[in-house]
Amino acid sequence: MEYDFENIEKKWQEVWEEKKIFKTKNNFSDKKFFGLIEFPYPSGKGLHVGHLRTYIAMDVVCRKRRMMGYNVLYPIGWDAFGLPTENFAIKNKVHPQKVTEKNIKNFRRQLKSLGISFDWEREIKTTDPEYYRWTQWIFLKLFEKNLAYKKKMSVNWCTSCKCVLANEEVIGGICERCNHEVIQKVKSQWMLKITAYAQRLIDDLDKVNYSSRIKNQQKNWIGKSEGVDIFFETNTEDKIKVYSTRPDTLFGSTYLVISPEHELINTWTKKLDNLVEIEKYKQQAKRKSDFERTKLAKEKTGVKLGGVFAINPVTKHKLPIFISDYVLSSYGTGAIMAVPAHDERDYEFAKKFNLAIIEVVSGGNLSKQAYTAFESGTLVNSDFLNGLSPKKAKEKIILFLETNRLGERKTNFKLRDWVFSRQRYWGEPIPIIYCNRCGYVPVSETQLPLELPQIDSYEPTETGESPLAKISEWINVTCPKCGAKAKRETDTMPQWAGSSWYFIRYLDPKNDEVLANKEAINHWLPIDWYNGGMEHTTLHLLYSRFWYKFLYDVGVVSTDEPYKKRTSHGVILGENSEKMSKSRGNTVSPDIIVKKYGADTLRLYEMFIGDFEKVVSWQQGGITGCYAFLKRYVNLLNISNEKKDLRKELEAKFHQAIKKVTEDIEAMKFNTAISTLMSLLNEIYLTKSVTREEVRIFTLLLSVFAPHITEEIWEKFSFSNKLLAQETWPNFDEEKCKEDSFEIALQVNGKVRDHMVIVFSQTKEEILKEAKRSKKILKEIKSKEILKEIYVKNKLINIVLR
RNA sequence: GCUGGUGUGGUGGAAUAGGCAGACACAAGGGACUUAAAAUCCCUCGGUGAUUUAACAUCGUACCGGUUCGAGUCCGGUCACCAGCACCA
Repeated sequence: MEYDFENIEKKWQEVWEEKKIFKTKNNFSDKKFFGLIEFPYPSGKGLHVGHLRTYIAMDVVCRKRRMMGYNVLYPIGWDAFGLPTENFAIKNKVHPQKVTEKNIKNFRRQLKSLGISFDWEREIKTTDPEYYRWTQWIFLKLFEKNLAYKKKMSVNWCTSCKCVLANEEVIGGICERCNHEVIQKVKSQWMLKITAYAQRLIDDLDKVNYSSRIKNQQKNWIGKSEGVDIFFETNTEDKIKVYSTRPDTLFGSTYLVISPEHELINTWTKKLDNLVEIEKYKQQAKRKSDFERTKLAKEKTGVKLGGVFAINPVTKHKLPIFISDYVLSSYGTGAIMAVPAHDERDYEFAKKFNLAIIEVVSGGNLSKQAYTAFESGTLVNSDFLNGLSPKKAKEKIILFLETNRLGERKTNFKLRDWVFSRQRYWGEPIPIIYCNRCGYVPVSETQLPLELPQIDSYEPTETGESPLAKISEWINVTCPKCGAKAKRETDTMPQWAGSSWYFIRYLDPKNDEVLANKEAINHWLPIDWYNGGMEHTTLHLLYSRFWYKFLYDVGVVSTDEPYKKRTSHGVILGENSEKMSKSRGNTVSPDIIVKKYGADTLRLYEMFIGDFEKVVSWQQGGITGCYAFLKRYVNLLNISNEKKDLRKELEAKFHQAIKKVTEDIEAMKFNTAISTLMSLLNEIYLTKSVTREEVRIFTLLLSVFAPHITEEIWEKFSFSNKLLAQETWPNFDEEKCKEDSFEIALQVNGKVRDHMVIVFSQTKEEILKEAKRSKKILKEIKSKEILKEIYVKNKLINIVLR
């Protein structure tokens, strides 16, 4: 038989579709498996081979689970709101809706050409009003529980997108999406109080099976730290509250620093004798973008506040107060006690401004650098703390501060609340109405979905207002509460909104009464296995865990973590080992590979290319090996004999292969699962023939990787009238994995000198006796004294000589 | 700087739990078949040095040291690279 992949693949894709073979059963009693991949953003560029890794891997897992008797849910949808589509639409003067439809069509075609076993009847898209109705509904619930609030604040503003960004979307002062500079701008924004969930988002990581890489990144991002707020008296009636994780060094605090935005500066305008200088510094700090602050402004700057000072609560020394932009207004209290001897930044600042450096933890060399160790050193110059370790001193001073009402324990997080509004057209409208009398009033649930108005011009505005602000007939409404004239919120939600709960909609995508039927929710959630990219660890993964926990709190879902298990695939780089992107010109389209070698070869290669969790470079040459393997598999037709059973000489090999493939797929070691199948095929070819049972088992194992050609062979051999997805995954017998005889290594002093074939039943004594007859071993031991004889079962013996 | 991870042939990568390093492929070289090419099949393929009626010795998993009968794997140190965070007090 020729390997006519083009017709074979077309034929079976049609059969699967017609027989609805991958449709998830609406049956809540079977054992279930919910496999999830991150639903794609349908860009105009189409999919490249790097995108496919996750879909194929989860497809392999899901196909196997189906054969193991699970009712499998493997859904797909489109995360379709977003800036690239909107920008493309503006540039080409088409409606984003049309662009989206076109892109989805292309994505759908590409995914279907690969034979991924999605249940296409549950397809969803976030831009569908019947979908975003529920995104808006969740927002209203958040608003109702005071977890959505509007706040005038300094936000990240992308100069190119003309839009606000969340902290998570700013990478090193640069817009994550367009790589343009991000500046700070004061705007009134909708915020979600994700910080209220910070502790739970850390704690509950213990309940889930994520790789340590993911857990660590999430923990780092949330950034919990435990310390104490300390009150410093001043020569005014105001106290300064500082936050410190090292109160043990309080005796070494020689000055205070507050952030340029600190409100005490406004309170003190009359007392400050160098206000002009201070104001000038404040203006400078304000103009600096995040980019400048992080990349250029490592040199410490600041201004001493003239006319005011603080008192160190334990030494009673007068401490000067500075403003400096190395203290952030958004973290802690926006003020610090500087301990130059034991903090690098304070040290640098103190050196520059010639401030006192007092050692309070011995062990360092202060003429060179600050001594920041917490695990070692001893307290000195610290009165009642002298002689203690920093750890013990910390406990003691906190107790002292608390008893004397000079401070209180405090936990802080680096995580900030989620900036939730965007000044763009192509997103979910925020269902809030502003009334001069009643304030922010929610749109009634019965009015949802609040649809995006159809307009012709949706360019972002220079003023930073949403394009929706221009449509007076849309924004001018009456207040739902009092009936007075009122205005709609014109900002839209960020792209992360729709993807924060999408997996719940898959359970019941057509329901028009609730976001999903409760029975379905209870049956299918949590998700059994979610695979996606590392780049979403601090964005999508954190946001969706937050929303899920919220939905748990309001009784929509019955568990408090959405993903039982989360894994990440390594990125596939282009052949030049750079990230695949159109601008670099190194993308590889699946369409070309499918046309030349077929989907099965592409699928196989994607899984064979390397360690699933590691970054790999695409290598066009590597495909031919997988293609050749499939052709050799097809060729089994030509060497098959009519004998039925597994042949004795291959029995152990087959059982070992079943075991290995079964276990490797669960561990995501797809590459070694495939190499096992390659080896097994090589073994079969050595015998120059194959039995029906051997073809049957081999086909079942291979079918999850290469579903089309295996279906064809299955039919050619007429093993059954069922399709492979309806068949049973083969079992292995641990006993039958063992071979009757095998080779072990003979070592002398740990070096391999010879090999020997033994029979399974032989004892250590028998083996040793025989080993010592080996010429090469005899040569080594000669007349030397044997100290020890080690036998590692079925592996080796080692004779240790003096 | 901090946190996490990685380092194995010309290349991608294997190597349960400390037990024969280099599975499985790619590339390369040689051969068979062919008018030729493609396809297919067979052989070689870490370095060095022997041997060629014999298939042996020796080194080798970033580097230095340690534990062990035995280390790619464990421990200590060094270097390099990747990812995330980055003035978070």
